[in-house]
Amino acid sequence: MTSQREIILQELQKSRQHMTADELYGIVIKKMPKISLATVYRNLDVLSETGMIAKIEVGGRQKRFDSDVVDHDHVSCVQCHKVENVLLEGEKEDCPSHVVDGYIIIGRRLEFFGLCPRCQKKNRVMKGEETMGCGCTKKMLSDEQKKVLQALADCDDPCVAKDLAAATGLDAKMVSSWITDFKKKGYVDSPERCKYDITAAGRTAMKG
Amino acid sequence: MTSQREIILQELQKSRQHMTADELYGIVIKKMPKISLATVYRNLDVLSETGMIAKIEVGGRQKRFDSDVVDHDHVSCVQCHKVENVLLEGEKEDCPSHVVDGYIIIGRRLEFFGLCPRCQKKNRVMKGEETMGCGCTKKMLSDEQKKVLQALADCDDPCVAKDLAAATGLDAKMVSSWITDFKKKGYVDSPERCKYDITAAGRTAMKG
DNA sequence: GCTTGATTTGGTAATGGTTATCATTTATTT
DNA sequence: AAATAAATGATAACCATTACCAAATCAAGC
Repeated sequence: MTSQREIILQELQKSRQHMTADELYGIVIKKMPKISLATVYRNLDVLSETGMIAKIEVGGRQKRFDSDVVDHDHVSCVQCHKVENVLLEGEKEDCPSHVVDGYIIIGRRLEFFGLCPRCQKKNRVMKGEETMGCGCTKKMLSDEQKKVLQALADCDDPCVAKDLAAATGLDAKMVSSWITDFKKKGYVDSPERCKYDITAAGRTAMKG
Repeated sequence: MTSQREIILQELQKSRQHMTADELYGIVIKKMPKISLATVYRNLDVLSETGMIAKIEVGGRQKRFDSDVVDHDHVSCVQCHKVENVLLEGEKEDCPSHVVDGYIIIGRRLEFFGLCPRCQKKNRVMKGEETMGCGCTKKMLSDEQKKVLQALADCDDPCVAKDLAAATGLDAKMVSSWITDFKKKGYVDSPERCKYDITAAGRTAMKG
C-alpha cells in the first residue's frame, strides 16, 4: 500500500461517487502533483482485483470505479452519463441457470438508463429541444440560443463568447457551452482560437 | 439502401449471431473485395439507428450487432466472449421507477456472464480429463487450479474467491467458476456463504 | 442525353480510453 | 550498506471506433 494508492482509495471513498480514472486523477493530482495517470489506472486495477473497490462498466463508455463493493445495480443518465446505484430488494435471486442452457453462470449485470433529475430540468430550461425517448434530442434552438446567433450575425468580425454574453445579457458559461455545441453542428466556425463567426447553416438555423 | 448496405444486412441476418464489425467485415469482403471497414461501421450505425438491427454492448468489449431486434437479454462467455440470447419470460415488467427515484427510465440491460458449454469442455480437456491412451479418464487439475487450491490451503481462515484470484494472479471469474466446480467434487467446502475452505480431498487432489 | 448538387464510398488519419514499456525511484531483504 | 524487488512517472503503443476527404455514384432538373 503505497502513498499514492492510499490517496487514490481515500479520494474515491470520500467522493462517494462513481468516478472515471481521469476524474479521479484530476482530484488526486491536487494532493500529489507529480502522480502519473498510469499510476492511477494501475492502482485502480490492483484495488479492484483485491476487491477493495469495484470496477464497473456501464453504457459502453469509460470504466468507473466504486468504493462501495456491496452488490448492487446501476442507473446511468443517457445525457450526462452520471452513474448512480440501484438497490433491488427481493427480485435478485433468479439466477436463471435454466434459461441459459448449458452455461455455468457466474455473474450478472443489470443496468437501467434514463434521464437524471438534473438533466430533465436542464431540458425543460432549454425549451424546444424536445427529448425523444432514446435520450437523443432533436435540434431546435431556443429563443435565447437564436439571440446568441443573431448577436454573432451582427458582429462584423469574429468575436469571443464573452462579448456575446454581454451583448445578449445571458450567462457567459451557458453561452460558451452553446457555442461549442453550435460549432459541432456547423452553425459557427472558429477562424482563430476562441473567436467565432456565424456560418450559412447558422443563419438558416437562426431563422428556422 | 446501397449495395454494400444490403450485403452487410444480408450477411448479418444470415449468420444469426452477434457479430462484431470486423467479423462482419471479414465475411462481407469476400463478396465485395473493395469494401472499406469504415463503410461497414457506417452502415451498421445507419441500420441500427433505423431500428433494422440492434447494436449491443456487453462486457465492455467490442460492440456487437444483432439482426434480431426483438427485445431480449444476453449471456456472454467470460472465456471466448461469445454472446448468446437469453429470453426471460414473465419477469420483465419490473421497470422500477420507484427504486430509481426521480429518473425517467427509458431502458434497461440485463446481461449474464459465465462459461459456455464449449469452453467448459475445453477446460476439461486442458485439465487432463481426457483419455490417457488406455481409455481410462483420469481427472487431473491444471497447474493453475492447483495454485488456487494451494492458496486456499495457505489461508488460515475461509476466504472469498476474489482473494484467491488476487493471491494467484488469475482471472477472478475463472477462479470462482473453479471453486464451484471444486465444491461439487468435494475439494472445498463452504462454512459460510461465499467463503471457502480446503478439504482433505482437496489437499490430496492438489498433490496428485 | 448532359449538368449540377447531394450522398456514399474507400482509404486513411485522428481520437481517446486504456495498457505496455522502460528508465528511475523507492522499499525491502540480506 | 549493498543487493534485490516493487512501484512509479513519463510516454509510446494499442485498438476499436470516428472523422476526414477526395473520388465515385446517384438523383433530379433541364
